[in-house]
Amino acid sequence: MSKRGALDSFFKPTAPKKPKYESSTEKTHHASYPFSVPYLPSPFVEELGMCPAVADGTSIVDDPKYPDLDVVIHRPYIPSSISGGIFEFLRQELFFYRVVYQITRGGINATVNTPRYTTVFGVDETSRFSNGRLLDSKTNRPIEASRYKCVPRPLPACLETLKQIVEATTGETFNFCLVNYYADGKDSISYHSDDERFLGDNPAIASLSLGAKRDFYMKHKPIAPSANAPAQPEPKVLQLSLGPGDMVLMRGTTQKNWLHSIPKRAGAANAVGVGRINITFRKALVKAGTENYYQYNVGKGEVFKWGEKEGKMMPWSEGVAGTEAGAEHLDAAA
DNA sequence: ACGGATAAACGCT
DNA sequence: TAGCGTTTATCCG
Repeated sequence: MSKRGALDSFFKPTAPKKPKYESSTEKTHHASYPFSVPYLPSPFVEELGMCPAVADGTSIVDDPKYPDLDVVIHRPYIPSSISGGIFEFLRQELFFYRVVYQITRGGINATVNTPRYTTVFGVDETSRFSNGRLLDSKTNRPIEASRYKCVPRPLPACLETLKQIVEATTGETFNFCLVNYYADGKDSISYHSDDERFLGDNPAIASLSLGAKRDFYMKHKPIAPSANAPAQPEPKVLQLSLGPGDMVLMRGTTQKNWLHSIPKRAGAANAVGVGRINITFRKALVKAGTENYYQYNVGKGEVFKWGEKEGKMMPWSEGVAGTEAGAEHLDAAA
């Protein structure tokens, strides 16, 4: 029991707030986290047990209209009864970053402001977490201190839960979880491939969408004109609209041959406050993957946390009150 | 892999 | 449906 006296109790404004979702009191703590992260509420976990199998998704593979593409699309994957609640939960409970970094383009330095909020958890295959400590995957001994310049973070239990569900569905295994928050239609990611060497040759990447619906475009990489077959027409763009609970599994030769993007969008449907969370699971094979992901998804910048009152991501710092302000409608089963 | 410039496409009246 | 403001796609530094 608390040591609170009568006076304190008297001045305490009101009875305890009603929780927005039945949150467990259990949280994942780790020295690398700015604050601890609650477990996924158990009603969500139970419902997630009934997610579809890969076979239930729509496959696009060996399709002459989309050469070299290999994707499976589930619309939705997470049932609509809980996708809204899981979105609210993650937006509220995770910490995010707005990474700024320097690149050299055309010989000159440029500053890039990542146009979305990001956060990342995981470590490549050369290491694994055991009770929050990093061990060498082969020897099971603690890793040497010099192994990483960054500080790898274990997945919090709530994301570990989602990872396990997605692994069971896809038959893949993952060791990284990247989370993006697109606050509105101005947040985006331009065309790119997840074709880094550290993911291996034909990486499988599972991508979960939560919250606002956004366009997701995929287009074939430019086909190099060769001597005997000049100027091929590019295959047409595959335009998907990803809504809450949808999942896209990209695998095989997809990353080698295709680009994907979440383009900027104007209009009321993408107004401020209409946020989307994207969670991708992937497997980094070597150290370079760990360094890369922490550099570009955590960086050195300030921490952001969802401000319920403000309705947007707010700078967070240790000991600053106000981040507990509660929403009411979180078990919004719709 | 960003964002400003620009041209093309869209969509409302 | 021409006209025009808005949105989108592409180029490029």
